[in-house]
Amino acid sequence: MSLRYALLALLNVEPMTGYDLHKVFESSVGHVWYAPDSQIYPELRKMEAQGLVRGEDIPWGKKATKRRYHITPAGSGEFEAWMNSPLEYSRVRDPAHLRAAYLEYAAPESARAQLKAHIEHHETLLRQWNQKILEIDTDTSTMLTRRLATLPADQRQRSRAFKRFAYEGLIARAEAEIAWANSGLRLLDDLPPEA
Amino acid sequence: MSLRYALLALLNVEPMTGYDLHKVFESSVGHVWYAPDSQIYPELRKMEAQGLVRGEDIPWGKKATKRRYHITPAGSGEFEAWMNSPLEYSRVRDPAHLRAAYLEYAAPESARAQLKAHIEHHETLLRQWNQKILEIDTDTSTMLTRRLATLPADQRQRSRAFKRFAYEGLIARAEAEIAWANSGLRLLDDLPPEA
DNA sequence: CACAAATACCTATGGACATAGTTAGTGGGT
DNA sequence: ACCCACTAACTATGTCCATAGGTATTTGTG
Repeated sequence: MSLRYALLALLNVEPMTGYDLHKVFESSVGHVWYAPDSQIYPELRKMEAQGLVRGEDIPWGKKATKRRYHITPAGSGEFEAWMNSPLEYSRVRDPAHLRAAYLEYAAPESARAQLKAHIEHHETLLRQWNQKILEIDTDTSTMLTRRLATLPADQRQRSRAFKRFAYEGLIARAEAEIAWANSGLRLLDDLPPEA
Repeated sequence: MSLRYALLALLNVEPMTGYDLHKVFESSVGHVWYAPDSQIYPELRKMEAQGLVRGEDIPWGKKATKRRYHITPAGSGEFEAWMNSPLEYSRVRDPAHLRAAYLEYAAPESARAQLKAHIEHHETLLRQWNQKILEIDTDTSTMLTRRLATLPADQRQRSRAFKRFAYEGLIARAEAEIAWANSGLRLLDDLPPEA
């Protein structure tokens, strides 16, 4: 259900085509919410049918057109309503911790490799997110810069602070995952070898 | 895809009916992987068709029977193969951090309420998980006790250590979430009020 | 000008999951 | 004798999402 709101959040900044949105999903928003284009295009049409966005065909080259969507007042309303509604927490479904609980069934070298992969995975995320924080601080993030341009000066700090806040949370989580996996590696070292 | 392996992990300990499994999912495994019974029953039949488990009808009362599934060698093999295969990481999809990134659109009191709800949610989880750790340490977890009974003494420590490890990871994560939400509350306090 | 890469959009299939039911027998209490 | 909670199992619908394609146009590069 969040895809719709992620799209509305982006269209709040400026009108975009499905293709534009899909690209943004691969870079900025994609860090909190991924969506493939095969999901974006139909969702946009559904949202248009419900009056949350309106699309217009704009010329592209000589023969072609592309469809650019902009948010409607109903769409803004829907988005703000969602932003002010309590978050629904879905039940835990966590492959990594499921596996950890049964790590005794894995060969020790395999367990070690998996924990190392866990660390590497989260270190990659960490690098991406730290990069994002840097972009926020130095004003080199395209989407955020555009967003800030639409705001009065006194609200820019606010906007920037929340973006930073979101990424800081992701970073803290990734660091916790890395620390946990490291403690797992230590556990493997300390555990007596299997009989 | 993990549902299948969670089921195999449980059936590795002892044969169970779909109903039993669904109950376990609501207590112990449910903390890492939730599944409704409407998903469990069909999955068991699919697994039986593929030879991973075998079900037998056992009498229950006078007229009724129930179907108890036990794991087959093929099932054990499948489970171990999965345990030794690298974990697949799915792309981030995180409603809480998506919302945090756009918290400027929420009314300040609403934002505050949401952060408090975030803290409460994770504190509830934290309590459950700490309880689980206690059960592991004091041998009062039914599933684990049964599991340990099937193992030679020298492997019990190992089994127990990994269970603990899994829950410690969940706890660390929940604590990180709480710390993050608290920093968000502080941010709201420090931010100048909206114009 | 040819050609590759990028832009733009679309479809189809299948799995996973949420949600909301239904049916029926069992076992214990009153 | 009756009620009710529990046990046991199943079904049906719909959404979300992954995966893997497809088509056509445009734009930049050599």
